[in-house]
Amino acid sequence: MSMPGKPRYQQVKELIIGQIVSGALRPHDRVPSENELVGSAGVSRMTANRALRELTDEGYVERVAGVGTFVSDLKAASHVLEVRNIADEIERRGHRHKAVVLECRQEGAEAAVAEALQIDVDADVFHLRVVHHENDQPIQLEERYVAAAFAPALLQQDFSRITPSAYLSSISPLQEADQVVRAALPDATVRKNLQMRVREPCLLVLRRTWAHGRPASFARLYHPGDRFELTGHYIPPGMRMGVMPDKSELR
Amino acid sequence: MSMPGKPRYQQVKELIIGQIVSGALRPHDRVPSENELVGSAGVSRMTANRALRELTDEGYVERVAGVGTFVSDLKAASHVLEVRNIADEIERRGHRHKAVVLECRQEGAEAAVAEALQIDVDADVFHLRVVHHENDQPIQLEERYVAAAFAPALLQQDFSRITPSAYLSSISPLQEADQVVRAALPDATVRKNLQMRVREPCLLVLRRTWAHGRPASFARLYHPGDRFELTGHYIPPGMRMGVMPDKSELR
DNA sequence: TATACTAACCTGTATATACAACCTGCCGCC
DNA sequence: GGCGGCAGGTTGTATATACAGGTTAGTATA
Repeated sequence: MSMPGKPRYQQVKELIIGQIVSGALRPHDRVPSENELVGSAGVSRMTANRALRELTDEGYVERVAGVGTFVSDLKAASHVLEVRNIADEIERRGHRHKAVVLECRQEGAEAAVAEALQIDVDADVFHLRVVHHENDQPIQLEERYVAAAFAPALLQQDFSRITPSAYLSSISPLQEADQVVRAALPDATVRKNLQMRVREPCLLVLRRTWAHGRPASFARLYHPGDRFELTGHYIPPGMRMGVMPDKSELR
Repeated sequence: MSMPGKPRYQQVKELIIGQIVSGALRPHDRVPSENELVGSAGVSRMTANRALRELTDEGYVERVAGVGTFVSDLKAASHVLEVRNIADEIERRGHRHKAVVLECRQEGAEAAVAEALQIDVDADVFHLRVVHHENDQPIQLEERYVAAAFAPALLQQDFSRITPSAYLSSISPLQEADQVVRAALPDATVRKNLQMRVREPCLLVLRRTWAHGRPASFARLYHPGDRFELTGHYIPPGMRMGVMPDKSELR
């Protein structure tokens, strides 16, 4: 059972990852304990420990001392982005979310979109325009472009019930994302859709998500400056044992 | 040398992280080898190995078999919050940084500042106002308040040579930070100092840094909307082998 | 001088062992 | 039946030891 070149702890990791992605191990299922791996995988307990510990760091499994190791619920992935799903965010504040779909159609990619998605100009893309409301007040205009090849059934979805972001991460796990945050004056259309006062600036987030090593979607997210802010919290990696500050007083 | 509650590998990690963020260890500097840590930190080689290996995973250091362990170079600019020093950021772009100190004095904390720093109203704080330039163009107005007890010698510093942020992390390692990003219209003073066009919005970052479990400083960072943007990048754990997207195309 | 070798040091991995802390379920006692 | 305690399994950490493989510098050799 020795594949030369690959460390044994890595082989154990890939064994378990394989069982997770193939469905043989489902979320909340019990993963073999360290001592069981000593027998079944033929490694020492320390090696099994390292494999399971790294799988924990990478989010595949969760461990409870005295109980065992269990497959993680994979949906935590998108949670780490600075702005998660706007609907979840609103509900987390105990408020009511509503989405109004302005546009949902297929079209040819314009130059800026084609460049962001790394496809040809005029290639097929789905174009979505959705206004998200928090307690009936518009708070985000989402203008999203999705490469048609990536989500063939996208036009059949009801985006007043599921957000585009949630749908996309349901059909393929989010792998990477990059984004840019700017302050800008909205054009007339944006200002009207968000019911913004004149001269009120907006917080503009340009975000691109990646799947399978290729750009999957590109979104422009417009937020009214007087009703929306981005919050963030930073703990240097490796210092995560500290106290959580209460950011409610940041004014 | 045993702090109860914290594992020894974690203590070793924080020892080294502290030396990195405080500047005692600079990029490309050599980090003590595993065997040296056996002597200096009083741990076994396996424990030192775990500490250094995790620091590698977290991006603090790089290791070369047969040679040694060295402080990493480019760790900034991915997470929005990791943009902690505007001067480094500007130099990383190959541009010229200049800082102009508008104000540097001690005063009594006003209500908002006192709340953010968790001190009494009218307690002693240092108040800094610095304009940062990139290639002679103003790009950030930093209005910073520091609890006087935290940095007694602050007024003696020359903040046209070292940024307040760099000075603060030199006297105590930055432990945590939280921030809020907003889009807002600047008042006349801000607009004038940043040489902004009328009606140009600004990107406002409110940031609070923590040290020793207490708020150390509170800053309002104003940026001209047409000259500044925040970038961020997210890769889920375990996907580190993926391709880095080129965010230059995000428009 | 040029080459080959070697010693010393480094990281990377693997194992056996040990102890602590935690949780669960069972068994015996009241 | 109810309760306490204990046994056994599990994770978490720490250590000593061992060997493999990479790099460097200095030395011996041709």
